[in-house]
Amino acid sequence: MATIRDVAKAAGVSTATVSAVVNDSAYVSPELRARVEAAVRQLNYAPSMVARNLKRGKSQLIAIVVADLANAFFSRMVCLAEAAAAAWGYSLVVFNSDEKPEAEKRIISRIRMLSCDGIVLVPVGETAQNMRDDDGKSIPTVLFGRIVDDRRSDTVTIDNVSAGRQATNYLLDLGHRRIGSITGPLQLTTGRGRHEGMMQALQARGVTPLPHHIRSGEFREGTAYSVAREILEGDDRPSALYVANGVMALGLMRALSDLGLRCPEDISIASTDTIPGIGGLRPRLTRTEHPLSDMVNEAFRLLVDRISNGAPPAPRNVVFQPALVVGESCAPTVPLVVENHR
Amino acid sequence: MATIRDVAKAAGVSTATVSAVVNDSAYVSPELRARVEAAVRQLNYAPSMVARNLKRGKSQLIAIVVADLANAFFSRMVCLAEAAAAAWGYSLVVFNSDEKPEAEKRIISRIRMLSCDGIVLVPVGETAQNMRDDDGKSIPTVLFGRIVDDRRSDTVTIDNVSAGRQATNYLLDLGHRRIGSITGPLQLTTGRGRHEGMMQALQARGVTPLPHHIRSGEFREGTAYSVAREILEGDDRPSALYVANGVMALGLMRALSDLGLRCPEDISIASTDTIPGIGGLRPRLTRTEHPLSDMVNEAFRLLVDRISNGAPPAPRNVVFQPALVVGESCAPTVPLVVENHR
DNA sequence: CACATCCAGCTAAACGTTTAGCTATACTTG
DNA sequence: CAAGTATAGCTAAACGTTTAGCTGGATGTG
Repeated sequence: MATIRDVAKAAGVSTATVSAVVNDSAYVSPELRARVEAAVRQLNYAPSMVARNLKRGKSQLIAIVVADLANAFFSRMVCLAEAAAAAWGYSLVVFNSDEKPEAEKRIISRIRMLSCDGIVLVPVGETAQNMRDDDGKSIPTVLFGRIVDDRRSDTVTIDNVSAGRQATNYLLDLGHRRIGSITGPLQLTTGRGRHEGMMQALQARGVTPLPHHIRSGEFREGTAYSVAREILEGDDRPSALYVANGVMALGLMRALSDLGLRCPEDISIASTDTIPGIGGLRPRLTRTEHPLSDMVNEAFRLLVDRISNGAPPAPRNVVFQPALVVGESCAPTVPLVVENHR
Repeated sequence: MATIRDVAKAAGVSTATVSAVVNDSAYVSPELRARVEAAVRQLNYAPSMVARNLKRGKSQLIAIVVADLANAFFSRMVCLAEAAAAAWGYSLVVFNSDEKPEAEKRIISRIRMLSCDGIVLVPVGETAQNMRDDDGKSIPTVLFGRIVDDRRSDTVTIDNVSAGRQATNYLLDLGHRRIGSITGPLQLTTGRGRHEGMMQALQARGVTPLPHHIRSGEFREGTAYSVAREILEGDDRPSALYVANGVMALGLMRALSDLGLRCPEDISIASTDTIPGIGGLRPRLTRTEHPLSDMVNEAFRLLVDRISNGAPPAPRNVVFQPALVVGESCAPTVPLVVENHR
């Protein structure tokens, strides 16, 4: 591939003149400019971003590290992130830590070597402090969806407590009192927050859940499937379940299907998030949803601001509110009626 | 961030000695090696892949360009690609051409500037020839899923004709004779191949489809929704539909739902591919499926071979066979019986 | 005409790494 | 002891771009 020296030679000018024309960064006379442009076309020249990066210290790369790329939530996040990165003039390098803190460490190290300009990170576990350079200057970073003990990066999250509370309140409003839960991992702020929201809603109505109706596990379809079978195959099945994410909801659905249980006839289901695009399939999940598009766009706005202007005086923590979307996966309970003997 | 010069100065050696230790590329005495390693740890040194790339001409980046990242098929492909890239020691840069040839051109140009080592490309339209450098040497590339008139790159595809034929034969075997289709874009080898397979299956049984039962459109949920309503709201509705991809199947399902039609009671549906993970939702689609994991791994095997060893004597074209997966979205027709008047 | 001012275009260093080729020292051999 | 051989470690150029600072020529002024 042609370099700037080849173009300079072909046009009979210096490399500085070619750079000035290609980048439009200094006055170049019309005659010289025309010669340079002709040479650029003739040689099909494109500047090397590698060399440019070495000189300028800007890679035009943003890294995104998601927790589980097989999870449709995160793949939709990547889709939105690609569009946002492109809109800001960046390319997106995608990493999947697969919920493993050790993998996250290796990925962060790789990102430093790649000299990415910024990172959007879904933190795994509690360890996101290895991004600091030796001189204390870290790669501009925005944490997404989950919060860890890192007081330097901006964060974009959802009010997980509200997400859990709204979904649970919906079930309570329908008359459910024996409500179980598949909580997601409680060491994550997302899992913990949604669980806390559910517990707050129950306590506010004076409802005490049965401990064996509440199970936790990773945000994975297979995990939810197993855990759901344990809950559902018990002697006293709950009348409703709150599920902490969309992929777990699918696992729960598969368990219902395999056990011959109908939703919502035999059990009501509410979740936080669902899988996009499956509105035509039955049953449509009742759920609290992330405004994911707004969240991703905000994350990129904060990140690009950090890349351009450096760290703000104090880290920013933007919290979005979930929205309840009513589908058809919940039915009212028929309350037990104690007959009056006359 | 510390550079190799900082480490050299701290260790009291040359940069060549530091490079030899870090890369383990030449003998260094134990005493010097220990000093270098101590300095590396003390300064938290990580080599710059930008500078390394400029010198060596290897970026350790592979670009993947998908046609529609919002399509779950392509997002699953990206997920598998990230794992394959990581396994081969590469990072993955993700681009979405969104079915737009002009966007594809810009992306390819960007990939050249980034000096990615290789590309996995889902070509859009018929234009994938702008990857050649001026000296005729192109970035190692594997085309995925679709074939364009590019006789230089390897390709990994599915037998689309077989995919269409198998799904249609399944419907014919159930007694369906009024079979419609939502074909996908016919200028793509994928859309065209699946349509041809369907037509072959019908012709082999002496069945002539009604032209207004066959509609084409982009591989998008919204497109399929609109087109499906046109077919289904007509006076003589088909008894079955073959849909050319999983996302269109979801659009069709949504149209059925909105029109109050039950599947398979009112109409049977077969598709090529579905959305992963939704097996618990009703109805489970009967479909011909891509062995996507095998395909992605093969694509990366071919690409890494090209990166390492240069172009093979002749481009390779690996064709995978689809598999029919029977769900519950198809029912037998009750054949019309002409009563004998005695 | 001599001197001052302006500026288009050029030269060459730098970004951080790798590595070809050099050199001083150690060791071997006759 | 002199000559030959081996090699650890070093020097410095190169990868492709950007840009600070220089310079020769054009223009203006007294």
